[in-house]
Amino acid sequence: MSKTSLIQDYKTACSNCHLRELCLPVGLSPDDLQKLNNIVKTRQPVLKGEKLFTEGDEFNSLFAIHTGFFKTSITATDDGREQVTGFQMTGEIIGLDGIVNDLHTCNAIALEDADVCVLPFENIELLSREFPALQRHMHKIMSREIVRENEVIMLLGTMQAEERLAAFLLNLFQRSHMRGFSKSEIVLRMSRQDIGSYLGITLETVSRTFSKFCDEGIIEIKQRYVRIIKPEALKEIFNPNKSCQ
Amino acid sequence: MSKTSLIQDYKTACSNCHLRELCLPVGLSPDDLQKLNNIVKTRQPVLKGEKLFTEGDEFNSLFAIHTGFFKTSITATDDGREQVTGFQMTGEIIGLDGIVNDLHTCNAIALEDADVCVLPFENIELLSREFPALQRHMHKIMSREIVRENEVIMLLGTMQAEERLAAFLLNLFQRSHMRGFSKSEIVLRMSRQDIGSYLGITLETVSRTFSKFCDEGIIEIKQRYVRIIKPEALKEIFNPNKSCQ
DNA sequence: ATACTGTATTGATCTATATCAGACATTTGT
DNA sequence: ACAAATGTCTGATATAGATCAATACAGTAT
Repeated sequence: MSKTSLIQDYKTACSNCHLRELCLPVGLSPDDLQKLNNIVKTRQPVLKGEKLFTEGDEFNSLFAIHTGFFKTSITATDDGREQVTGFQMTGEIIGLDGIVNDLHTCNAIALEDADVCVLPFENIELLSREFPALQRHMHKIMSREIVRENEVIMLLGTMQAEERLAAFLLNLFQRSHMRGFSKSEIVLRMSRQDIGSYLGITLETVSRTFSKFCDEGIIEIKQRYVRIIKPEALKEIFNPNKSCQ
Repeated sequence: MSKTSLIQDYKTACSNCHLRELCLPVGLSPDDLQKLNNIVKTRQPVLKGEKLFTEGDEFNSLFAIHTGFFKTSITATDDGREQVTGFQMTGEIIGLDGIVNDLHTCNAIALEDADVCVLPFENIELLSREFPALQRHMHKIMSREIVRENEVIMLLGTMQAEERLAAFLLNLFQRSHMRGFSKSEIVLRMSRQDIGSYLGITLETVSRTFSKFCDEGIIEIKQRYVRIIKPEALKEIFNPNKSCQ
């Protein structure tokens, strides 16, 4: 039985959204916020496993994740090789890749039932011309994505499997903690396959490395549940012995 | 004897720049172009080997490459591992990484004597509010960088050494050709070390793979001079046997 | 409870690429 | 013109992680 999402559009308000300190409204005055409410047209549900957009889709809007968890990926033109390019959580903006050619160049897939705010890009541009704070914030969001991708490139270009996985865990926990969740416990939303694709290693290596961290008492892991026992040890793996040089 | 760049600022004009179809002025009306001239404050020379900016530098301006060739890189915090994140040629904009935290997060190093147009970011934002075409173009430039980095992530995450090098050559020749240079001949500006860092492989593997392509009659290579003999063969390596699936 | 399906773990083996090392080529400085 | 420094090429060997394969586990349906 395949679930399909209800096309269920309802009014939203940034001004009293619990994510306003993480999402698009950052730094806007109450007045500006009121105007922002008007550009966020609708809230759209996306069920687990569904695609919010796919490579080749026409680009019209950015999306702010209100609830849920997404992965973005691109697929090789020839064979179907998938490369996961990122995992996105609440308050994050997805779809920036679509601006340059008015076409999406990646896939965004919900890893749990989700809700996104639809931000028509025309409206964002219009309002950005009016509000310097929003303009600045949009530029920062795009720049942040560029910097994030630089870090992924660094990870894939220079790091060993253990370093990659340590970096991945630290990043995930940090972002999760910023959203008010536990600093030490998480339930992963993505499969070992997804993690491996993101980190440029196989799912077997992901599994083995998790087990190794577990044997060393750094983490506790049971399937998708992860608890960090020694965060310093993870940081040490990620940033090895700087004291020795 | 270490050469240092002359601080030599001279007036420039986008409106009669030979790069106006590649660079910031794309899509601007003659009127808008006139205004753009006023935000491009100065032209700044950067000698081969010099840094235009470094990780940690304060961010004030974007830079448009007028002449010359750059690499951008980031270095691991602990040891000095360098990861080359891109190679930039004339007409391209660098410094976008600095917007998010008003600090540059990468290094931009000239690989040959260069000249950049300094674009104070405050002015760009001011003018973007006035000219929708410039605003749209800035958004596209940032989005294009996000898409480019996605492709690098794909390359590093899923491709073999031969595929990476084929992709690298095709991309470099294509961009060079767009600037009016030969479709089949190039003199590389970067070392084997730089190429290897960019592609996540060692310089030895770069060298060996070049030699292999040469033995197979796909390219001719003598140190930094490269001629492509069979472009289709390179495309085939980059996009292997789609006909077989 | 039992079978079924997708996901995760663990082990044995293989391989692409790293590492180490030496020869050669090119550029730079004197 | 020569020496030194830097960059490139090629060979021999080592290794991190891939691949292949079998088992175990969790969630859902029968």
